[in-house]
Amino acid sequence: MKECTIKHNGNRSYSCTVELTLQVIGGKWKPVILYHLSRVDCLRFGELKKSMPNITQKMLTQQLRELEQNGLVNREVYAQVPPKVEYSLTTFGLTILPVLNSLREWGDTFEQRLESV
Amino acid sequence: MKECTIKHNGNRSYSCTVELTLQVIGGKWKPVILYHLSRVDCLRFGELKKSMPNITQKMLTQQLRELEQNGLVNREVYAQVPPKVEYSLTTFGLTILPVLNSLREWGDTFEQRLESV
DNA sequence: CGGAATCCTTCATGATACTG
DNA sequence: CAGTATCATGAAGGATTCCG
Repeated sequence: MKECTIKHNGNRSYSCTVELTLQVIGGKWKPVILYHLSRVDCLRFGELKKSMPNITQKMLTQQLRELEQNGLVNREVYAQVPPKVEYSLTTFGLTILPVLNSLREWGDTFEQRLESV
Repeated sequence: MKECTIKHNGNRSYSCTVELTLQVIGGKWKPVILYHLSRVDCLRFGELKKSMPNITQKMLTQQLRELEQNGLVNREVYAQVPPKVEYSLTTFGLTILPVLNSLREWGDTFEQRLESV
């Protein structure tokens, strides 16, 4: 048993790097966004929105901005009218996929336990 | 690109099992609780609380109850005065540890990126 | 089309006091 | 010692409107 020290990094604070990871990929939408981006080269904003019918425009924009700031997602703006913006995973963003798989596999097992009751 | 369907399981809803996992181990305290429980055979409530100086009694109780309901944590009450309650990981609870390690390792890498700026 | 801005609701978390 | 109960607060998420 040891005391927890709390690290501060910019405006972020966490007591272990597990929490740090959860801050980057956690929340209601980020895992799904990353999942969709992982299945294709890139997606336009509208395409991403269509594949997540329940997300609001505000949340999608906000979550994409955070993923971009953390270096997982690339945002490419085409200078044209009407606007066209494409999102894709960065090289670093690809490294989160095994982690998501790990989460998904455990979730599958847990789901089976739920349904076997 | 495919539409998301939303699954409902009891009072829980999720569009993929990644979210399901995050519902079980996410939040501000659960990863840390699981970490501490993984380092020893079992811990009394007070010991756990001492190792997490910033958690309130209410949150610790609440999070432990949820982990217990989801089958990750075992709660053993000794019929004595003053009360003694010991918490430990269940066999199923042990299966979450590789997932937490995966999260921690990625978090370590991400932390290095943060600090190399 | 892909946003930004504003306001509002809900939920997670916290502070405090009390108890068998 | 290991809780419960109650009230308060802040952050996350959502609805709506407007814009280049």
